Amino acid sequence: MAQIEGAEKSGSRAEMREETERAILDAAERVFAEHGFGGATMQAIADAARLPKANLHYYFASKEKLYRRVVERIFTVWLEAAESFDTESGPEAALSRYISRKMQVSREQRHGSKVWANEVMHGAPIIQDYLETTLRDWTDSRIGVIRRWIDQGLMRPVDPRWLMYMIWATTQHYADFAHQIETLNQAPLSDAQWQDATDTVCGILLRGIGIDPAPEAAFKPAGPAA
Amino acid sequence: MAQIEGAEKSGSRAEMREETERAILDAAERVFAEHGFGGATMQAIADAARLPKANLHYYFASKEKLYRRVVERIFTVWLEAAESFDTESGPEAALSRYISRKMQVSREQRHGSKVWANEVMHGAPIIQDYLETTLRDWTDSRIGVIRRWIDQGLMRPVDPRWLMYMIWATTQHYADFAHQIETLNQAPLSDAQWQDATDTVCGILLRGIGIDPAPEAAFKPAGPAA
DNA sequence: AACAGACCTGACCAATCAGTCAAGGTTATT
DNA sequence: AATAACCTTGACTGATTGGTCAGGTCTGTT
Repeated sequence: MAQIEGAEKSGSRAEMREETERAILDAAERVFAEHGFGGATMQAIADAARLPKANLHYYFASKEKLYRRVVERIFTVWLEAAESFDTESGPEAALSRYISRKMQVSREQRHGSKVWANEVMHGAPIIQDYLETTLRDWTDSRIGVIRRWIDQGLMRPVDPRWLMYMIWATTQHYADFAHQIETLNQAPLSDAQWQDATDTVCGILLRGIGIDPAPEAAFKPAGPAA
Repeated sequence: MAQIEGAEKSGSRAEMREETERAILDAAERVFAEHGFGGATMQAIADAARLPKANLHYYFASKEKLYRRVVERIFTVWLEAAESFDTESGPEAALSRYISRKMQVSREQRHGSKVWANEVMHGAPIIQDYLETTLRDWTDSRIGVIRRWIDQGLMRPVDPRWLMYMIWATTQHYADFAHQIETLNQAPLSDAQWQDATDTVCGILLRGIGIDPAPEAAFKPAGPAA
């Protein structure tokens, strides 16, 4: 009687399980982003996932464990979006590409960004360990890269931490404060507006650290790669 | 038997009422910032204000009304911090001073900033009207000022909105993500670090819009005014 | 076909929470 | 001193929530 929804056809047991878990995580991400951990109810998540509430507890033992999985998933995306940071050689290409990808994540993973922001804002009660290990290591490594650029005279000397925070803040703002931006804009941002915002952020940040960006500096999604 | 706490001595009825209300608002701000609207309980707020819960409901009819008052209070501070924005004549002085004040608010009103961020992130269910009226008007007016600066050739032409969002994002990040910053820093930021972060933000943003800042551009709290 | 194990779910708790209330205390006014 | 208005509070309540569970269904295996 169930199983009518178009989503899950058939597949191996393991595949279906994975699909259901992903559906629940997607639903949970939306609900947690909209209402916060305390404001979200398992019933609302169940409704969003089109499952009876008891079924949720079959896949995820508790609300907190479900939440943890959601936050962990975001965290991964969030770090991966930065991977291109150190595949480029100089600050101009590396930073403009990193910023562009983070802006893209803000546009496409709005809910995830919000859940992450929420978690950190409330003191990271669930994922504090991630902050102290993975994030710290990652950050230290990128700080080292920036420091080397400075030593090589490729950019103005600024404390790399403040620069990183500026990039994080500016790009994530477009996800976390999307509602405010859209209210002021009287509409969601268009493709052109996203591109313009990205170009402006890149331009200001690069010039701000003493790099006069080439016209094509702000990475465009479908541009020539190599 | 109550009234032992050092806070409220005696005063006129109206004075004491105001004092109690402020104490409740302060406590509510902390609790809402830490747990979000849904996660905060009236009992926790009452405890933080050192009052029995029933007393809260004597001063504030409902949790939602109390929350609204908290958000409104923040909103006011947040706009006032920007007032100096248009008391200066050129972009260099105006922006660097605005940024410095916003950084200061982030440091001193961390809880308030978080509550505001929370509210907007969840779609501004309580103060949507403020966004559409007061904030929009305020923003439009500042955008006009920036546009005039651009027309006068005082700064590089960038869409004023993206610039405003950059300033908001960067400065508020130090409040909303204070926990993350402090974790990475292994300690709260020192006075010197706050000053350095402020200088860096000012420097990058000003240079980013084509202004080579004078050494004293980043406004220092106790610096010579006129 | 028969069996086992995975999956599903309606109905049900115990706990928690926002909000109420009635009774008692305090202060200002006359 | 009497009165009225304001303030305080412990005890209570109805509603909601996270989580449980027994009994059912479906799927793959022998």
